[in-house]
Amino acid sequence: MPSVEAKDIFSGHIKEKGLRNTRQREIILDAFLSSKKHITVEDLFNIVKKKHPEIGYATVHRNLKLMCESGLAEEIKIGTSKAKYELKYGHEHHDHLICLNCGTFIEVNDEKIEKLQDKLAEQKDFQPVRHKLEIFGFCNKCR
Amino acid sequence: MPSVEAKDIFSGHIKEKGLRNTRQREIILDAFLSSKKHITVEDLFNIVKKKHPEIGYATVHRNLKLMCESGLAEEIKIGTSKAKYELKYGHEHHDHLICLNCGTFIEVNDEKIEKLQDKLAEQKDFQPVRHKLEIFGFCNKCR
DNA sequence: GTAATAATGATATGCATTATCATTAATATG
DNA sequence: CATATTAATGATAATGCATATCATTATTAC
Ligand SMILES: [Mn+2]
Ligand SMILES: [Mn+2]
Ligand SMILES: [Zn+2]
Ligand SMILES: [Zn+2]
Repeated sequence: MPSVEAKDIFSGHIKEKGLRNTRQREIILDAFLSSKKHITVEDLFNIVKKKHPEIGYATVHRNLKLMCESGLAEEIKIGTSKAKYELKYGHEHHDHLICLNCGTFIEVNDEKIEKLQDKLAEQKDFQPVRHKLEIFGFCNKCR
Repeated sequence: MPSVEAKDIFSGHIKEKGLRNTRQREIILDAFLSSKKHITVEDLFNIVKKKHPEIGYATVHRNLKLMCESGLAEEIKIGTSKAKYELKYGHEHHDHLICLNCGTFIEVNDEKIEKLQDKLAEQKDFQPVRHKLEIFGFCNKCR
């Protein structure tokens, strides 16, 4: 059951920007909120298509972008692979360990590393806004 | 003057793989070694083209890939922008602070962060191979 | 209900990267 | 040196993904 708050984040953003609510938005939003993590546009499109074959790829794409804009979702790009989207709202910031063999994502967060990053930036007279830490290697199954 | 050692890294790799030395390789290699950091295929192609208009884009691309394979160069991909290449041989591992306004790269390295990353991976029963840390924000000029 | 205009869906375009292929050229061998 | 082998080249095509276009449809304000 998709969280009401999460949906409010999105509809709030829609309202603020003077955009409109549509049947498709609702369907795509619900599908995203019910989906597993790290979903691609194509993944979500295929899920939506099952019950709603009339909804187009472009609309799924546009609405995922809009979800990111609203702060509800976040886009993840690893190397050259296609963009993945995950729920941001209600999820703490985290980084990823990525298995070079099976592609598994492990979500991690280390407060010390985060602090040291800020310190490092400060040393370089640099104002940090966001960061991306990806550690590539082999998970326990693929060792 | 390009470093002889750096050139040996490349020619050693060529030899090992049973590949051939060509005029184009030599020209492209020299141009890369003389160039500034964080160069794109197109950048290097344009430099090469000035004196050697007969050399094609694909050849520059292929040879940059080959330089990466040999360990001489490294490919850097930030978001969706085109791949950049930097000299790896003779340069310590480092990460990047990237200005959201002017695109400046600041190279940084923090031994503590590096150690903590390994520790973090170990905690997750993950065998780290390489990592990428990018901190986005504003440099002192763009603050 | 009507007007204004945002959203949609099908498709086209953009753009970086990589693949294809006929031709050229580097290396090995006699 | 002549010749055979095959890697490399250069022009161009194909690929893959993200985004733009545009005619049509649907939402919202009045
Ligand atoms: Mn982090
Ligand atoms: Mn590092
Ligand atoms: Zn794995
Ligand atoms: Zn800057």
